[in-house]
Amino acid sequence: MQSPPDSIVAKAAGRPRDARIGQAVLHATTEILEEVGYQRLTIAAVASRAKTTPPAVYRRWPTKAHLVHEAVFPSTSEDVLPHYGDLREGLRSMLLSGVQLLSQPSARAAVPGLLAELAAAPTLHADILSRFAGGEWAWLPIRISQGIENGEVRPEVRAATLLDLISGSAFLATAVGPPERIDPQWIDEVIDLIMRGIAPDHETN
Amino acid sequence: MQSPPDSIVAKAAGRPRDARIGQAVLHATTEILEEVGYQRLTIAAVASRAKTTPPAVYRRWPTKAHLVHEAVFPSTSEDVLPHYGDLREGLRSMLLSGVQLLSQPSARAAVPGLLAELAAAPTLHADILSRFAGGEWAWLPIRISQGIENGEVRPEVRAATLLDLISGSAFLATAVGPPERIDPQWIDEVIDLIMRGIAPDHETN
Amino acid sequence: MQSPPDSIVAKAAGRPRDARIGQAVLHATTEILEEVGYQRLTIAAVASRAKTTPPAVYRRWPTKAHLVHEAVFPSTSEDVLPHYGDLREGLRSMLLSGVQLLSQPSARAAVPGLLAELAAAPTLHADILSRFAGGEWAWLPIRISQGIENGEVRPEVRAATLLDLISGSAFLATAVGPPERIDPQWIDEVIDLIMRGIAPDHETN
Amino acid sequence: MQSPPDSIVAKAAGRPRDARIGQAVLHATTEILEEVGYQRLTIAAVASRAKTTPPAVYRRWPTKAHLVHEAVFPSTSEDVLPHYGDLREGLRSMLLSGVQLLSQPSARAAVPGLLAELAAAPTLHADILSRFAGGEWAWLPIRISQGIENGEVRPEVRAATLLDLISGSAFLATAVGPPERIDPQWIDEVIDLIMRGIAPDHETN
DNA sequence: TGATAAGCGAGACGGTACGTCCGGTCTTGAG
DNA sequence: CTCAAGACCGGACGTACCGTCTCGCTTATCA
Repeated sequence: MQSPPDSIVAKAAGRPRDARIGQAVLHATTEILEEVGYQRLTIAAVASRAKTTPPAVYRRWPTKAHLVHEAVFPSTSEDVLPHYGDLREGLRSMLLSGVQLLSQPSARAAVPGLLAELAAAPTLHADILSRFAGGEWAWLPIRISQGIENGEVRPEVRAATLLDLISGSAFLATAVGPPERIDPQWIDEVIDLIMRGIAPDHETN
Repeated sequence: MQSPPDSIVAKAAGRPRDARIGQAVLHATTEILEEVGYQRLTIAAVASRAKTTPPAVYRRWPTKAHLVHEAVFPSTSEDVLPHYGDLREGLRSMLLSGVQLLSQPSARAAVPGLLAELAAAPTLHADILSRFAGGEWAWLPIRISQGIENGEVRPEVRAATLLDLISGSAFLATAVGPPERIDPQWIDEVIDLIMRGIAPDHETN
Repeated sequence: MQSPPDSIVAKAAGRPRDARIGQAVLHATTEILEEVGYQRLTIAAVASRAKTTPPAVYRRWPTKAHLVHEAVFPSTSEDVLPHYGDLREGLRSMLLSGVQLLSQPSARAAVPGLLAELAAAPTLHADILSRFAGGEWAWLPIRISQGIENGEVRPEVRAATLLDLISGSAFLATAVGPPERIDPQWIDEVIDLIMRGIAPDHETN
Repeated sequence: MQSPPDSIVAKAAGRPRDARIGQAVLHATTEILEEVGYQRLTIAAVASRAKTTPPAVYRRWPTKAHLVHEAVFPSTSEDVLPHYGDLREGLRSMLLSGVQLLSQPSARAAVPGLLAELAAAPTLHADILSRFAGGEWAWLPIRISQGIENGEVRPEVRAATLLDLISGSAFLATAVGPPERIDPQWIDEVIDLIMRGIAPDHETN
């Protein structure tokens, strides 16, 4: 997250970091998150569980929020290449991946806390939000304007509003209530409703 | 919120509470909330601003979350009588009131924090969620089944899913990004999309 | 201590005080004093032990100090008539009665506390100090000037200084160290020293 | 007062204490003592005046009594080497230094309170009493037995009793009544009386 | 005889002060 | 420059308890 040790040029004087510590800390973080939640998670507890010390953690992540964020949403950058194909399938994939991401136990524990910190210190904004739906947020506006051109989508539809609906419902559905609520039927229903909502008149998807 | 002790019979032994303290505390709470946010709000600071002391606050609200909740969402119970009339207008009113409620500065500051506490200590669940959209949450399923009967709504539409979409987008739109994003056009757009989404085939609203 | 109900004139409208409460409170006070000391004695504890309530106590004594003072040094006004006879016997009697008064367990527990309150709020000064050695404080200056006249005492001796020595040693001897330290021999020794100290030159008592 | 931990060898792991905090706290303590007295002095107030916090104070002194004691009677250990010379001058110096020590405003404010705590929790006994007259308490018995040998002092005189008289009068004179009472004449008078009191018969000092 | 006034027990309130937890930082000594 | 150990600083906490107040009742005196 910080000081990606520019492996090419400088030699990073002094003792190199023990890579196992970073791994152990991230692992300990998700564990503790699921056990006690975001608020009660402390750096000291994480360090202790990872068999290291707080300063070693602070050297790697400046903030509890940064640590939790990386632990829960690793920068896998496995950003599935956005498919420019079928609109319905694209939207479904967006919603599904969002819901899956937010449904993991550690994410359920972390997201409200992260959101709260984000509200108080908007510095994290960029870092955190940028990954929330991976590269698919970039795909959406492109595909929508495409759809408007070829008559799949009403011209009035704005991608940003659509994103609010999709992300908002994904967030709400995972954040409140039991996770069982979210099943394939729920996904189908939402996508169906949205597809009908954005379709031009006299056309039935 | 607590101890309106059967106002008819018993007389509540002991010195009665100074009603002005409760008022002052609630007022101070919203002020401080807007100034420093949920996380940095402390009971001591609230008490001090209200010219009283922490114990007086703790006597009234067991938790910072309870205090903030009551300060931001007072139990006005001015639950506007849900109108059983026009569906579009009903939905718009729901969304609008939700957005307005969540757009107040104090609510913007409070909601993520409350949500985080709620995730960690689900005791508040009932208390807090129950009021989020007032009596309108009760109105929705009734009106939807009505709509299904008279052909306004597709039979597959479930009120719960609809609620996820409406609440979720309202929450997301107010929680992230600047409040200016939410304007009448945004409301119209969302309602339009939803109305089209729930309408039966071959019918254009 | 307060409101000596001027038994002659007014009849004190309203319900009269329950005399047993006052007694019980005083008794409870000395008990608790010996058990836990002045600082840890609370009005609530006293009231509870006396089977009554704090307000009933506060109605009688405005302050813990007043209560303790009256409990430990009752205004017996059994002020033994000061004898104007033998000087040595008079001084011995003064020292002895002082030491005995201050040696009671309750007094040992109370005096330092009272002294401390007295230092902080000199209002009690008059009330408390006035009784410390009963009427004998009045006797001393008279008997000393008498002694100077008849050659028992050096003319330079001032009664106030003598009082400092006698009271001071009595206080110190009882306040610090175990009570066993103070025995007849100690008394004799102090009196002997003082008698020699105040005697005129070339005279051996 | 505590933990000057074997200043020779070990280096005390962990972050060292900020020495300025200790100084500032002691200074604030004497100030507040003179302003409001012992009882109303609060650790929190001291900490605040010293621009630090209660925990920092509690780390250094376990009790208000310990703190006040060190603030008022610093362990200067400037224990003036006891002079084995002139008896009268030695006693005068004892009395004078005691009176001066106890006459400082902060000492006048502190002593009764300390005494009261000491009565309730005799743990402090050793700590506090030990310094009350510095090394001179050790000098007295030695010099007295010397004096008995060389005929300056009656053989019956015990140093402990003498100490009661000297300390007791010093304490009483400073503790009650205005400080102006204690002037050189008072000192002379007391010393004169004591010197005559301990002298052998037929000898005039 | 009824009105007045004060004392009483019960119990909660308002507020001071407390002592502690703990989050994040810093120092030391070694690698 | 990193690591581990460990103490320190200070923000915030939640509570114990003190003295007060309110209540409803009781007990005397006074009109």
